[in-house]
Amino acid sequence: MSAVHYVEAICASGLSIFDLLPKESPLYIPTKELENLLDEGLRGFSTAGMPLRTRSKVVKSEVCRVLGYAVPKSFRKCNKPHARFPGQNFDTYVQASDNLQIWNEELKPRRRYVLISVGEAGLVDKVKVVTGAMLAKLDTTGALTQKYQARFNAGTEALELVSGNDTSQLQPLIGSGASISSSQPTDDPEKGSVLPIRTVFEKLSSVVGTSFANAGSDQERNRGAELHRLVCKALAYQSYADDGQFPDVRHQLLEVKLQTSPTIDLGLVEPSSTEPLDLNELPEGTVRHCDVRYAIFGAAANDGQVMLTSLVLTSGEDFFSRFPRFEGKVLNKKIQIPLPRGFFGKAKG
DNA sequence: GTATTGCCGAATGGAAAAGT
DNA sequence: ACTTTTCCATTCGGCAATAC
Repeated sequence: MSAVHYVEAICASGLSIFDLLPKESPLYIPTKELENLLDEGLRGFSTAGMPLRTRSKVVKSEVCRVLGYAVPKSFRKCNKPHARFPGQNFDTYVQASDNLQIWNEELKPRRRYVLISVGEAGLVDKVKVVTGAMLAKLDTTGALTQKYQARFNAGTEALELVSGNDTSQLQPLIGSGASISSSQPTDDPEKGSVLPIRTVFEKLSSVVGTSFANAGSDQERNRGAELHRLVCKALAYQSYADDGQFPDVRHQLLEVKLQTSPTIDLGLVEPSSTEPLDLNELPEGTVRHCDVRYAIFGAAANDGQVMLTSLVLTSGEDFFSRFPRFEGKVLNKKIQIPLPRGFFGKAKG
């Protein structure tokens, strides 16, 4: 029985991708045939210039056509415990790189994972279909990466100090910041090195209204680094340094965010958390995550420039009173599976 | 023995689709 | 219109392998 037979049968059945198939259904396409159909049907399909989510949707639509299904108005999310294509029990991932990421779900051993490789010109290269059981072998650590998110809105004031005072736990460290000129921004805080939140607010206020060159839409991290540099300068550090650790300006217990979109990505740390911050020099528990100060800069990107338009400064403790936490899943988790070299078989030719 | 490069695991982040 | 989840590229730190 040729693979095309399945497509004709699915088409004739009038079923949608969301309709579950009974056990042993003749419409259920075995994994190998599924791979053949999709590889032949999608190869050469162009996704050039599309944003990621758009690309994903357009490719899913094409998958429907290739398999003989009607293209649904939307591809439902949150339809756990089912796959995105429940009837055929598969998910699709369109990959230009080798980092396969699966959010908020375990690998399901019986589910199929349709992995679609796109090349440099945005054309589909190759489609591989594997089971969750096969992918599980590539997941060597089982580690989950997690992040919190919150909603950003700039508010009405260009300059807004949410927390008038630092948390009481921080008071022993607060001082005039005499050591700033001789310290690195990445050094641990010392007694007396940490400026009061009001002083930080005054010093950072001058940064609002300035702008810098936009490194480009695919260089987001560099934009954040430029703001980080401006912040270090405004706080009178001699140098700019960033070691990627939390918080950004560790010596001031200050986290800096650049917002040109409405989602604040908080990463691993929940600002209101009373977990201790890991510091070398001070006893554990001296500083907690909620004692850290957050400088959230609103910005607009246009004409190749990033213009800083607003600043909100808050303690971690007060963070969620100003920026609502995403309350859906609250904490999002993913596994990341590096696809091995040659996974798509391009190397062999 | 030291410096550089490569690799791997994991984290970070923007922003569009889907949901309400 | 507004909220939340999804999507996946990119980047970083740490370590191993290789070059000097």
